[in-house]
Amino acid sequence: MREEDSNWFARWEEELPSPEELMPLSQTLITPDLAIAFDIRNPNHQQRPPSQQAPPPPSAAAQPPSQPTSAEFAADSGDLGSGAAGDEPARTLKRPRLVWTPQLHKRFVDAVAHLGIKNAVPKTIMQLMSVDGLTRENVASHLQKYRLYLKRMQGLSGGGGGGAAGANGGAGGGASADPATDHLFASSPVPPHFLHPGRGNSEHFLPFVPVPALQHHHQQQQIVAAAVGHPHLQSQYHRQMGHFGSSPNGQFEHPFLARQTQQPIHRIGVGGAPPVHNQVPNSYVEDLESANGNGGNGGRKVLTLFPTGDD
DNA sequence: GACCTAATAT
DNA sequence: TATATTAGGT
Repeated sequence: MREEDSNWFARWEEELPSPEELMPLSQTLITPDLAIAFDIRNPNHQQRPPSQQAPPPPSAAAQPPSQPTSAEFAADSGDLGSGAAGDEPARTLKRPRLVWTPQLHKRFVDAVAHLGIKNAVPKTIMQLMSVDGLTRENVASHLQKYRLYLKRMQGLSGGGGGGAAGANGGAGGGASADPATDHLFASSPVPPHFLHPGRGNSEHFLPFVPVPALQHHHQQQQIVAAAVGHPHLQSQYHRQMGHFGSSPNGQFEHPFLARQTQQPIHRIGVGGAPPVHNQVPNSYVEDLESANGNGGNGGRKVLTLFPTGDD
């Protein structure tokens, strides 16, 4: 169905969050106070291409919440002070595991859809997603699982009706592939052509959408995806090409409002750092071993940056 | 080196 | 359980 395809193509970007909607995701994870308290430096100071002027340092005092300066990384588990990783905390540090929230996954799906299955390889996807801190491995791992999911979906898609857009919350239906396992994948609609790769004229409706062309606006935004050990080690390239288009229709709402955690962070007691009891933006939630599903869970620390709830 | 799949580890 | 990592191959 060409119509459907072009329809999809015409609408794909509508589903993308507009910059404004993206904002909550790109809010800095560390309040200025926190940053100061822990001597965390703004990644804006990273090395950048020679033609770029380093932006002025943020007035550490008061940052209007409406100005999503740049995304930051949250500090990692508590071994900041102890040389668990050795004196050279550098390269061998382990990042906290990434949590694929529905929002993040949606971005992933959008990227894959945008690229077309053909070009959707980890590296490309990663770049397209332009999520700060996201690694190729992260994407590769997720992609692997996602492919398996798609395969299963195809399998039970069967020849019949072909109504692939189930998208239900799991219980009840019974047509789900593996309801127990992939809630995440079910949270984002699977583009139609994902499921029907072969037949007919399937190849790429996206001849070549030069995404970078959208860079006109100097409005750069980053989304923090992962919590990384030592923020200042973050030498990620400064990725951008954040927003793809404008969408009058916001699917993104305010994912965080519901997640009000009055729990201030309680860790990282680095050398008598002042207890920052500031009103932390509810844009991130820290989940320390909140998964208690099974016994025998070692001290697993996970940073949940995006709401894990539905969207 | 990037990629893929499967298996295994955390 | 969800991710990460590794192995072995293209």
